[in-house]
Formats: sequence, structure tokens, C-alpha cells
Amino acid sequence: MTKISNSCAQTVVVLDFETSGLSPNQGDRAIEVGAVRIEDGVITDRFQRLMNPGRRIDGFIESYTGITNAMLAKAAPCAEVMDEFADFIGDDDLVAHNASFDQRFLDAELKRVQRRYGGSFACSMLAARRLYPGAFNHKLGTLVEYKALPNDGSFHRALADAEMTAYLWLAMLADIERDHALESVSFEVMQQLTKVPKASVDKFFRRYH
DNA sequence: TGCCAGGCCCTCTTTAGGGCCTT
Repeated sequence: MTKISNSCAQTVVVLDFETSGLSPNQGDRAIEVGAVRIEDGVITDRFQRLMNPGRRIDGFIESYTGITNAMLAKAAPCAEVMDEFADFIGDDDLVAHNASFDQRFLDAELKRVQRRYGGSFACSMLAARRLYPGAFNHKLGTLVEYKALPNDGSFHRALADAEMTAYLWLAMLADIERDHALESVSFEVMQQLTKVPKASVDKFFRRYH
């Protein structure tokens, strides 16, 4: 049995943004951020804030997220929330479902407040595509049902989605460790997993036996 | 409701096109 580990692999922050649209390059803004910190396989901390983007969101986003313009009118400005969030994530490594989406918004919002983060991203969706090819699809909600993960039935809110992504992440680690007789799997190996072809996943892990 | 974007990934591919996933 081989241990795949490194000195900083056991703490990650799993995050999720609710936004006014799909692209910060098109003027879309974050309206809520949720995150949980996983340390040695256990959720040890949580962060959730609504944030006021300074403009109204459209009816589709209100309906999709349940976040209303009235709720955002009472929320702190994006700059204040993102400054707090930068403190929360620090230099920890980061996980998100379809991470390229959340990374674009994290980068855009932190750039506005001249803050940075030191960790790197891994994507639970890309990992799940390789580990669970039999799933009907790889939407977060589908994978939560597929793996019978804990949830309170609420979707498309930042903290709820971040928690479900965290449970998915832990389930994937546990499945890899069980299926490949590994003691632990590092963050870096999970990042590499998302870059190998689906057909090569077993071969990828056999390298460590 | 589903378009906007962008990266990944598959295939009837690579001199390309389209589906998936995120809000």
C-alpha cells in the first residue's frame, strides 16, 4: 500500500458562487459566496454571505437562486464581503464544481478589491466525470443523488452547494482509496486526475501501487 | 426558460463542431 500525500494536502476550501449571470467579462457579478473548510476529512469551518452588486438582478436569477433584489438591497457590498472572504480562504487550496466558472468570478471579484489567494483550484466535476462515468450526468444535484450524499434539499444557494460539493469531494477520495487500496490521496493527485483521459483512470492509479 | 462565456471532452476530429457544466 502506498501513501499518496504531501505536506499541505489535507486542508482544502470548497467554495461556490451565486452570480447575476455566467460571465464576469460581460459585467456579471457575484451575489453570494459560500464555502466550507475541510481538514483531514472533516468540515471544520463555514462561510456564507450575500453581497450587494450595486445593480438589480433579473427575474431568472431570482427564481433560479431564491435570492431576491430585496435580500441583496440589505446585503453588504461585494467589496466588503470579498475582503472578508479573502481572509477566510487564505492560501488554502480550493475546490469547486465546474471550478473554471467559480475561479473566473473569484479572480474578478478579488481583483476589484486588490486581494489575492495563494492556493490552486481542483474541479470536482472533472474528477467526477472520470470516477463516475455511469452517472446519468455530472451536475452537482445528480451526483449528490447518485452517491446518496447528505443534503437538506436546497440547491442553488452558495453554502448548500459548497457543502454538497465538499461531501462529493470526500466521497471521491474515499472511493479512490477503497478501490485502489491507497491510504490517502493528495490534492495534487486529484488535480492530475482531472487531466488524464477517462479510459486511463485505473492505469493512472496503478502507478502508485 | 435559456441565451450570454469559457474550458473540457467526445467524435461522424485534429484545416471542426457541438454537448456538458456553472448562474
